[in-house]
Amino acid sequence: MRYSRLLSHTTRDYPRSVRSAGHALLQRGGFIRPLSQGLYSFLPLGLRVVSRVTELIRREMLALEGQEVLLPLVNPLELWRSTGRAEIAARDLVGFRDASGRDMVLAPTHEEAMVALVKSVVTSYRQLPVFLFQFQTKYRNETRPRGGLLRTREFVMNDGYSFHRSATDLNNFYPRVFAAYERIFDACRIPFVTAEAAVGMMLGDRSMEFLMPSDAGDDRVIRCEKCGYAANAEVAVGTLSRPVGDPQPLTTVPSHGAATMGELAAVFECGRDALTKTMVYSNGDELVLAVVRGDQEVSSEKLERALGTPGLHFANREELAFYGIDPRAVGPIDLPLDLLELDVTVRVVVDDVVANTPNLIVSSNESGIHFANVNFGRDFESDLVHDIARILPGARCANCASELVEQRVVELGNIFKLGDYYTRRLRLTLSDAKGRRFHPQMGAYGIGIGRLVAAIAESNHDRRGLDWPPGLAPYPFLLMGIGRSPKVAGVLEALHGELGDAFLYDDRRESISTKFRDADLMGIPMRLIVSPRTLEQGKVELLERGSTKVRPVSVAHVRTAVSEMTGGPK
RNA sequence: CGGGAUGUAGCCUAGUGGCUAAGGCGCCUGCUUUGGGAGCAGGAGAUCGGAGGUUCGAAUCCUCUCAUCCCGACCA
Repeated sequence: MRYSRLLSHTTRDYPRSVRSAGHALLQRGGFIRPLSQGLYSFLPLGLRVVSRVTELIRREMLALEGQEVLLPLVNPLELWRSTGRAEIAARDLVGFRDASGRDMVLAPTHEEAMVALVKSVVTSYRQLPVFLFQFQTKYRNETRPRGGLLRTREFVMNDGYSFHRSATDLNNFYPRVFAAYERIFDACRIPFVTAEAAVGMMLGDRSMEFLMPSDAGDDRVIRCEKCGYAANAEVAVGTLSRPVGDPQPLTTVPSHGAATMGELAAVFECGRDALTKTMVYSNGDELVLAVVRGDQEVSSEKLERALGTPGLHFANREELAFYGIDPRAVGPIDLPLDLLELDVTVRVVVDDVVANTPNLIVSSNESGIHFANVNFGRDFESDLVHDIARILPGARCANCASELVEQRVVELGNIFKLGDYYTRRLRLTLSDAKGRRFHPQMGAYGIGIGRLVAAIAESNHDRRGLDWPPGLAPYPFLLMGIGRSPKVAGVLEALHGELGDAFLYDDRRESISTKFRDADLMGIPMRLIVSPRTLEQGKVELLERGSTKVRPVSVAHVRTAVSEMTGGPK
């Protein structure tokens, strides 16, 4: 490829709006361009990297005996209704009405469509297990895309789905995907940790995440550096130190207009850990009052798991107004009668830290009045006591009591054991060897390709530019010449003609320095330099990125040298 | 969805009420030049995000609006 013909050009200045180094280099190097918020175009260089990453992943998927398929981006909304995810994933779903008046959605993920496919093809348990994968666009209605390719609205995902005769079979397959993912991220030279994950809208039983530590990330992981425990901050567990003491008599105290934890701590001259907060959640037909200690936050993930009701969200202003709840004055003691009379289920869930801490301060349901010396069991009760709070950084590991640390991370991949959630709801039913009907056990596995490219860039660059891991650079070689002698030009043209696609041929009349700089920026790992100086001895030079040591190679042997380094001409 | 910031040529920036909107990079033409972002000469490119207003006069002040980025909430 001639550089002069390549749709790309490098820029010296950083784009104004870009923060992270990897993103800036992808843009400066001519790999990607923004189209709109959360939407990026890949230029030829960027697409070549995407192709190489895709090929790397495809090899691993095929090694797991995966079969590649391609499902539609557009799904009937009805399909999503039948698994209950039309509501649960409502915020991610964008749709339209098609020409025949049916409601369609852009798929944010493909479990439903994949089960529908399998249902129409797999008719015997003897066809199981089956592992299908694709590289397909997802669209998620992200409220805040960020960090360039790190979090976009539209992105290509490598998503895999496996179907099994039994949970045992799924349990045997799952670690093999885990190992394949480890190999993929290792090949991308990305430092990563694995952690227990939140399931979010995926539902199902269990999942693991592959996470790259990075300040650019918008997930948080809690880790124990001693025993290796790691979990998404939404689901992490640990132990908090709690005050002890004998229960004191319940009293009411005026709060002088204070309502936030900070204001209350000031008024009552206490720490936030002596307070409680009550958060109101809703899923449309049920209200949940979640009570946690004042210095903690409710984990909606833990709350949903504890109650077994996915799709909970913070009650919004309209809902609060409808139920007559003042979010600045709400608590689990003596719920207002008119709330109890409404035709809605109200459940109170108390975090186990609150349940086991004596003499807390709790808001009443009346503005301006708080209760002091509140003790769970004596002064109020709840429908459920459970761990529903996000863990605090100072907490200790439940396994080894070491201090837990929190780290910002980028989620690169996620693997789920989905059980029969989808196969049951979509009625994928087979008969087993004994004639018993069963719903196959399902696993789902996903890697965001664009995000992976962003993560590679983030983890593999230096002062001068991108430094792609072996095999992932858009071109393995940059061919360049020094001077404009016809002899040099002749050799350049011959090499380019012969080894075409392995080379990006910098045919510009720029100074050699400029060509070096651009090669560094784009991250081309090897330069092949044709100069009058060495051409006299019938040689050209190989120069590795980041090195100053040139390696002379005779022109006749260039083809061999290139083949050695690329595993054959590409 | 809450909070903050920024919009001036393809990119980075200067200009904060007064002459024809300035510079660097990039781009085009010509000459020269090629071992880590060369030089000279010439040139093109901007309804100053948009609309409305204040003013003798607006890139600059006011109102509205659109867009992008950042923090948070939410979430793959």
